[in-house]
Amino acid sequence: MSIIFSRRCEYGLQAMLYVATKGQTGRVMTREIAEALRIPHHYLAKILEDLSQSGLLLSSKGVGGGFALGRPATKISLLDIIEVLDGSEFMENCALGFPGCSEEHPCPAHPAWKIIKKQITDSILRRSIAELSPDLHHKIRSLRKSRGT
Amino acid sequence: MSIIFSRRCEYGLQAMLYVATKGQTGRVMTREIAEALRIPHHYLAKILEDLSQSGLLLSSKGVGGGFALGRPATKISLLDIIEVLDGSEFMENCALGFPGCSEEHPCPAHPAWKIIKKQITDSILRRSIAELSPDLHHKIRSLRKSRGT
DNA sequence: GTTAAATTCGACAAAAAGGTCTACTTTAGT
DNA sequence: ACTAAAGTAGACCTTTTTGTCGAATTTAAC
Repeated sequence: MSIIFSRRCEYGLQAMLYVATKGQTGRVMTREIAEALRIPHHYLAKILEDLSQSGLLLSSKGVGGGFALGRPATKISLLDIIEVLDGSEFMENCALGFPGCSEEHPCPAHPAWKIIKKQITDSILRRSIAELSPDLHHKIRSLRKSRGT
Repeated sequence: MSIIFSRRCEYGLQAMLYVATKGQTGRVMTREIAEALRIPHHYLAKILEDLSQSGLLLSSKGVGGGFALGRPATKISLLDIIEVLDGSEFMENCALGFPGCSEEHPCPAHPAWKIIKKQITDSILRRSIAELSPDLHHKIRSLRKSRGT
């Protein structure tokens, strides 16, 4: 099971970080991303399509085509990606799953969760892929070693 | 979609908090919990069964039966419940979904997520249902008002 | 001991999420 | 123009999760 984000969204975050490692204008093919990150190729293709439609990626078809960042990596936060793929659920949903959890009708965990949510946002989600992508290289190498090419 | 915990686990957490509002020895029927919390009756029954088998709840069949806490409410944390219903996934899984994320092969969000995870554990998950259940009354009332009985 | 009320148990159905496949379109290069 | 390589698009399949149903079992109370 995935925590916090859907698998789709996790794949999208990983892929965007991967594209960011290629610099501002570098084009990357779906196949390369899928192989490097061990994500099902065709499934990833759809996720990239959504990211492309939202403007976070630019796509080009045909020979030599692929995906590039839609704007500077410093201007793309994880939250931007999450909003495209998972909407606002992380921000809105109750940690304990109570329906209609809000300031007026809080669940027992509401005050604490509100603080945590802000901390997650500040310490992870608001960070840009420019800032985070350099740390991806280690991970990519370890994935490559873990099985086959 | 649910965040952090599976729906099953969310229902289990809610139900345990509800039982705790009845005091140490109070018996509660599945039906009552299901109606108060708007959880599908039969689905909840299975969750309670699992909690019962784990010892967090005591069950008694027949007329006047129902569920009661398996030990003092002060000795049951949310984490105890989560372990029964979701296992150790919250503690082990990577926030960005990278496989094999660890201290040796960290993902870009690993250090920050490690801190957050500790904060979530300390500020929410280690708290007992004794501590949290009093705040459930508001929520129960608001649920009752929101639709029908 | 019969009955009614409760949990237990297993099979099944429905919905959501994840993933695959194939054909289409666009495009660079020749 | 032709070809090969890329993304685009939609139908479809599989798995997991959630939810339903009904019968079996236990038990308190009369």
